[in-house]
Amino acid sequence: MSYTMVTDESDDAMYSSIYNESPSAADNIGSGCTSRGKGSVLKKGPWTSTEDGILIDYVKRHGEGNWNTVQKHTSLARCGKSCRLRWANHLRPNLKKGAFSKEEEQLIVEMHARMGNKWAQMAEHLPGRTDNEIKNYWNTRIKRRQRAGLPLYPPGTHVEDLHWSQEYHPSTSNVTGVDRRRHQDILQLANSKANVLFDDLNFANVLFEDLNFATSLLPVASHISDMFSCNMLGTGASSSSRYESYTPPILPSPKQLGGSGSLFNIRQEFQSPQKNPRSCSISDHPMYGNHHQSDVMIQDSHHTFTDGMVPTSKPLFGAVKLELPSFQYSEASGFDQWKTTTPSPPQSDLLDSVDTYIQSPPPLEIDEPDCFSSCDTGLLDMLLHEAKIKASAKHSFSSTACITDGTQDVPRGGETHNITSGAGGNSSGEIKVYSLIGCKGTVFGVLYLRVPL
DNA sequence: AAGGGGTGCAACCGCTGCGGG
DNA sequence: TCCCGCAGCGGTTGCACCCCT
Repeated sequence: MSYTMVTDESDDAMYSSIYNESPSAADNIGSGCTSRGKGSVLKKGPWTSTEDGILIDYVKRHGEGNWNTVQKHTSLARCGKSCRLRWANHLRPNLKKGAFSKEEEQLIVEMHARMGNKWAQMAEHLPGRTDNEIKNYWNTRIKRRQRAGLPLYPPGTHVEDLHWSQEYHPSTSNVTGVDRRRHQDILQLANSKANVLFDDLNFANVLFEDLNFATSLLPVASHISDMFSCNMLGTGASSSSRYESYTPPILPSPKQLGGSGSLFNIRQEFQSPQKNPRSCSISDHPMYGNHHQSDVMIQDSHHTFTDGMVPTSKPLFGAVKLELPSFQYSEASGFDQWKTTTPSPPQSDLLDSVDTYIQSPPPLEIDEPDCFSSCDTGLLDMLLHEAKIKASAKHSFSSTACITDGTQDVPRGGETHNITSGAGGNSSGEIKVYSLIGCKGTVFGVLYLRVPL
């Protein structure tokens, strides 16, 4: 579907009328464009062809840049921001319009697997395309694939390194630039740890050792927890807008996993109709199991949830909006390097492989209205589910599952406790306790991992 | 045929980084 | 060093059009 938002010439009169007389015109002043040129209010909304012509003429005479002077030198009642956006997205020459080609789509998928939401950087690699276009395309893709219960990345997507974005995007609140830089440093540190982490097939043990490490470096731990709770098996979304927020999958590369393992294979297994994904445990999976038959317990801080969609409790470490981790090169140069060193996908066509992969069974019905929404179809859900089942059966902390109302004073932050199982009396072990921190940096549970002695 | 929800594009908003004064 | 303005970026929203019931 393609249509233009440019109104015809007759609209100009209408708009000028509106903006000069309508009481609601004042509401149309963007807070992001607060300046008022020539004593008139700045216009918002769709551009008219007349305005386009004025802007094009201005750029021809003055060149790009100095967008805030446009309204001074022309009759255009638009703020500089709006002018820049209009020019960059619609008016500048050599813009490619129309649907993305298959090659472009493939490139976007692969770039996103490595860059994350770096739309501007992606646009540099797609001549004629704008960051806005790419962003819209990706959001649409996310929505479509989440609806279909598909992984965001096809199996052939190159995921060669466990990089996630160095960019640490704080929320709009109280994280300073200094904090951000520190978080980036921490991220890099944790990143290196994570690489080590996945090199070891003693997955659970190493994972949680590193989680322990990372927890001490909060909020980095939230990245790792997110990675574990949201990404491993699901699309990892928390909805804050019309589109589900996207969480790039974090997994060791096939190479790091020692072969053919991939996110998608794992996901497929867990979603096989023969096995309820919500009732399997880590140890059920050949990759995660066998090495350590660790029981998992979840302490569910249910008070941190409201309607089951998004944890809304007060974030533990300040209002920190976490950049979603991804297998990303942190810099464009990294992508360049990847692009030059990475062979073409071996499969016939990456996008074809996407389609052929669209065979996952439909999402199972979830009969647990509490705690988690269906959008958080990650491992954490499974763990919680399992823990609840066990908890209802044993009602004891000494059992392998423990659910509380979250008001207890529970250990967190990777503390280790030696606990002897009391129920059966046959399974003593070391209990490792980890905070589970959600996509928004909210602590929503405590995970207990019993490592047999 | 109608209308309500879904979809996709365009534009806005808020924030950050950077450079100049 | 601090402040301010500008450019740019990514997230979010508005809205016209599409499609299904």
